[in-house]
Amino acid sequence: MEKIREDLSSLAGGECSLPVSLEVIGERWCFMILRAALNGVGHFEDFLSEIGIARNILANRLTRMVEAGIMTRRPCDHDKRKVEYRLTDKGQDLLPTMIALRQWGERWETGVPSNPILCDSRDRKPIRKISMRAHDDRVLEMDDLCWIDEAELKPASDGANRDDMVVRHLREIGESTAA
Amino acid sequence: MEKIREDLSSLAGGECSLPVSLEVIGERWCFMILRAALNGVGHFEDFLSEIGIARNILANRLTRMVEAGIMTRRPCDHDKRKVEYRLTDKGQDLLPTMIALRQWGERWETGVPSNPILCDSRDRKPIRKISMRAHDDRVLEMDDLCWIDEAELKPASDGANRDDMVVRHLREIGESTAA
DNA sequence: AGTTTTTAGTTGCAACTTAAAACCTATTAA
DNA sequence: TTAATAGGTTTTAAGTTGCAACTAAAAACT
Repeated sequence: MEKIREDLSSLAGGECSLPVSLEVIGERWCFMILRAALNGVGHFEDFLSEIGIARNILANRLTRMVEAGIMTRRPCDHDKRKVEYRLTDKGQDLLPTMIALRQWGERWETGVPSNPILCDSRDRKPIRKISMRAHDDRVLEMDDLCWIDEAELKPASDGANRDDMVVRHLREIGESTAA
Repeated sequence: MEKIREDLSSLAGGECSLPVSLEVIGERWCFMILRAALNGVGHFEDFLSEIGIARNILANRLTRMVEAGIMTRRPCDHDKRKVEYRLTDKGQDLLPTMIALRQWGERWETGVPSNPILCDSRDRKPIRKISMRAHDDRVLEMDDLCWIDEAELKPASDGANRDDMVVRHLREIGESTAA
């Protein structure tokens, strides 16, 4: 990677959302719960047997994830003992992160593709490796990247241009569920 | 998402690499250490002041990450008190996961793009949102996905075809650093 | 040379978190 | 009406975290 920045201080500050993300989803078991939920698990006892987690911890995590807006909790109509946990859009939007982490494990830990294989339901072919893309969809490696300050994102001294790019970036960030 | 599978049992088994990944990189602070390392931090005291982590925990995590092959540890030549921690290729390959998590936080937690913004150094424009791609690069949403058993990946009864696709998938998974 | 400072740790201890098992309460099924 | 199920809570032991103080080796200062 190109020399990124001499001044690292702004990374420590509140500018980066990684610490915030980790606070919500970085706890032990959260990703496992998420994976089960993505696979259609929705009831307490099913999470319990699917993942090897303790009852009290599961109860605690589900409560927190509901509080964080990642899941919803709804008592079932037909059987009022049961509760249905479902992923919100916010929760579903963690799928790329989860897949990226899983693919990393395939490459560097297990060495084999996880089975079953995640596929495009249109042509039933495996999805590609999750990667970073340039604006024009070129795949980017680490050395192709640099960090640029938001204020500096205007290439010339053209104010409108900078705003365009920031706005565009914001739209990009928010495009996941809207399709 | 299309109904994925009725039989969830194989998820619990050793087939999915997510639990393995989490064992290596899922502990508290690991991603923060990784982020610092990606930004060029390489010395113990710098990690310490960059992240708000305790000395003993940092020492523990760095040891584990070195053991896991995510980082290397090398005493410096010019000042033998100092130690240089560097990311391996395996460590660098966690970048897409980290970026995906950060983008999720931007969208759902902070609501604003993190500053500085990660850009393509060729055209200095922000990178795209990390997303899942079909084989032909179409962006896939959750509903476009399905899990298919490896054995089932041959669409017709053509053995060579199936092998092609698995091999291709393996190549995909391993294409990150090799470019 | 001797003292101080810097770097990268280790150790000890209190506070907190996790895990396993037993318990509880409201429903539903037999 | 008794038993079983679902989704928790409580209790207690074991493990982890975080802070502060300590150490050891190398470098810098006087």
